[in-house]
Amino acid sequence: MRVQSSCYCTNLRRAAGTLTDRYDEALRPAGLRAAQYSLLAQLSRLGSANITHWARYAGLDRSTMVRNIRLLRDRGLVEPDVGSGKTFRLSPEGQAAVERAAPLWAKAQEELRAWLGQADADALIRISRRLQTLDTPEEGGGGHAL
Amino acid sequence: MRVQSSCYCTNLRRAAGTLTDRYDEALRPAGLRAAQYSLLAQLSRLGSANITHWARYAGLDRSTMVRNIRLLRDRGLVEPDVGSGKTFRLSPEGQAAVERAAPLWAKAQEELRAWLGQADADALIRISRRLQTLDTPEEGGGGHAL
DNA sequence: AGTTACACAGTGTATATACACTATACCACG
DNA sequence: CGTGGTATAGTGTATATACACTGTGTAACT
Repeated sequence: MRVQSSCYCTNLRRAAGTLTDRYDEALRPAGLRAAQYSLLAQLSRLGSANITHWARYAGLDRSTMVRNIRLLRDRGLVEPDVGSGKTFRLSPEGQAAVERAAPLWAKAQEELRAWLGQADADALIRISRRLQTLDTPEEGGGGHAL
Repeated sequence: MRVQSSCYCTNLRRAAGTLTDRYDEALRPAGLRAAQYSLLAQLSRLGSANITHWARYAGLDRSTMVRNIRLLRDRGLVEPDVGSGKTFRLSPEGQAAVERAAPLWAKAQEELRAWLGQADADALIRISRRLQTLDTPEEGGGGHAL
């Protein structure tokens, strides 16, 4: 029997793990994990980006992004831009994977919204976004954080 | 500039990462990460537990728990029970670490509650707990999940 | 030309996590 | 006694994440 923790951090970590598993499962037919789809969708929006910018965009450490990109490159989903060896874009395969995954993602989103209810779904987004500003006091968090 | 994702999963994952970093920092003087403190506090409540029960209690995969326990054992924070080689308990060092960490954790909790406000803090716990039931339809989630 | 500063890429090492699989051990039933 | 089933522990392999550090290249200033 799972314990009911009163810790904000533990509860959020567990919830994130559970939701990640759910999205991983939803995206499995497209051959992508939730984190990978998120990265590819970001690159699709960016068009092309170097590691530093992409990492900032994703809210990840640069070293994490280096390794994430390596996996995506090894699978042929992203490729270096021809002109600059330092920026990346979606490969045709990556583009195809994003297109396969997009409706699966949308379905997972809708099912989760239905399960949570609109109010909790909205609160989830709102509070998650607030929490993301905890470590970036300069952008939108109000400066002094705690 | 960090993008504003509309994905429930991505937002929750980022929020969990940010909050984990915050708690890791708060607990650093005690020499524990957030995940480790969570596990030790659980074991403290359980008194003694085998891997399977502890993993269920923590909402983690058993294999994850095997590796988490190895780290805690290597640091001398938990030890096998004398009678049964299969159950673990806090070592005196583990007990001391939990006692060092507890007030740091409480301070982080209070600071976060103050920063979020009581309403959002309550919503965070409530919604996180609901989400944790997504993958365990038999306990409290309502059976059919989505 | 030299050096200093900065931006960017990359590596070493560690933690945290899961799925698929293997190993062990005990127990019950024929 | 053997065999098969359940419970438990553990390993192999992979992903995702961060911090601390190293490498590289360019531009700017003296």
